[in-house]
Order: sequence, then structure tokens, then C-alpha cells
Amino acid sequence: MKKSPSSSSHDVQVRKGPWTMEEDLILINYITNHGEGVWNTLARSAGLKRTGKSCRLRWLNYLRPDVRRGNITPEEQLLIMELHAKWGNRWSKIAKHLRGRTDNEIKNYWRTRIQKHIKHAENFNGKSSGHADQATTSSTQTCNVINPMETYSPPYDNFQSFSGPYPTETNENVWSMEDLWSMQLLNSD
DNA sequence: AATAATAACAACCGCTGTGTC
DNA sequence: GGACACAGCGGTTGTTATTAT
Repeated sequence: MKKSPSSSSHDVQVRKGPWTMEEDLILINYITNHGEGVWNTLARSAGLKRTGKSCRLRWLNYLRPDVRRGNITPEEQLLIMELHAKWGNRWSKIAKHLRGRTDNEIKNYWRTRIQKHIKHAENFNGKSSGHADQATTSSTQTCNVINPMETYSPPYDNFQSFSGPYPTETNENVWSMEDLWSMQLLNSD
């Protein structure tokens, strides 16, 4: 990491919020042609009014060609639960064991689905130990993490059923990654 | 049909660790 | 060794879609 005197504090009105298709294309195009680099520099060079951090997140979580999204399989669900029981909220570490999945996706998945179901199961069992919360809220916890499977043992097909209504690529208002990448291919030489 | 509640996802924020000057 | 810039991580919040009343 090199330091450059005027590298970060050039405040060129930073854009926030959802990424537009144009921005995505610019980012994909730029990285395809120049590769990943120092993100702040990349953002500026590409002409994006975004922080390097934002560009990095967007690229890693959505635009990378090897990113898989939606439809987490039962195998992946199980793996997530096992790894979470082992490591707690080490999402990036967990993500490394799920090919094509990002830490952000796994984190969201855990919070919105698995955690909820664990809570339900606990309520159903009429217990109040709060094991699952412990496991999810204390990121520093290294051992004695209760295996969620112990407190939460869904029938497997039920478990599958909450894999969520991911939008499929058929919606014409939604541009898929395939669309983006093919556009990118057209744009680049 | 309208509205409220909930779920799911995308993105940002703050912090920490690391490398360079 | 301190300051700085950056990458990466985990937590949190905002937005949109879906479901229930």
C-alpha cells in the first residue's frame, strides 16, 4: 500500500445509495480492462463518484463474475450452520468455505432466516437460555458456541422451504449479471 | 383495496489490522 | 515509532417486496 499525498481527501461529491446500471457497467468495464487495484484510486480513475470502499463492496458482493447469488442449497445451509457453530460470526471465514458466496450474503442469510428459526424453535421449546443469541452477538466468542443444530432441529424439507423467494432472472425490470456482463463485453474491446 | 407488519436484501458505518512513508 | 492510507470485517440501517389483516 503506497501512500500518496493527495490520495483520499479529494471530496468530489460522493454518491451514496443504490448502484445504477451505468455505475455497475463502468466498474465492471474498468476492472476488466485494468484489474483490481487500490480502490480509492480505481474509483476516481473510473470516473465513479463513489468511495473506494463502496466500489470494493459492490464488486465483491455482486459484480464479480464468480459470485453466486440466491438459492442457498440445503447443503450450504447446513455448512453455514456448522461453520457458524464452530467460529461464530466470522462471516468472511465462513464465506471462504462456500464457493461463490459472500460474507455479506451469508451474514444476511443468517440474520434473516436461520437466527429467526432458531429463536422460534427456542420459544417453542419454552426455554430461555439464549444460546443462539450468544453465538450470534458475541463475535469474540471463540469456543463454547452452542451448536445451533442442538437447539434447532428442523425437519429438513421444512428447512428448505425457507430458502426464500429470490427473484429469478426472468423479471424484465431486473437486469441479471449475465446481462451486465454481456453488455460489458460489448463495451470493452 | 388499503394499510400495516414482516421479511429479505443492499449498502453504509465504524472499527481494526497492516503496510508504507 | 508515529502518522497515514488502505483493505477487510462485522454490525447496523435503509429500502423494497411480500404477506397478513
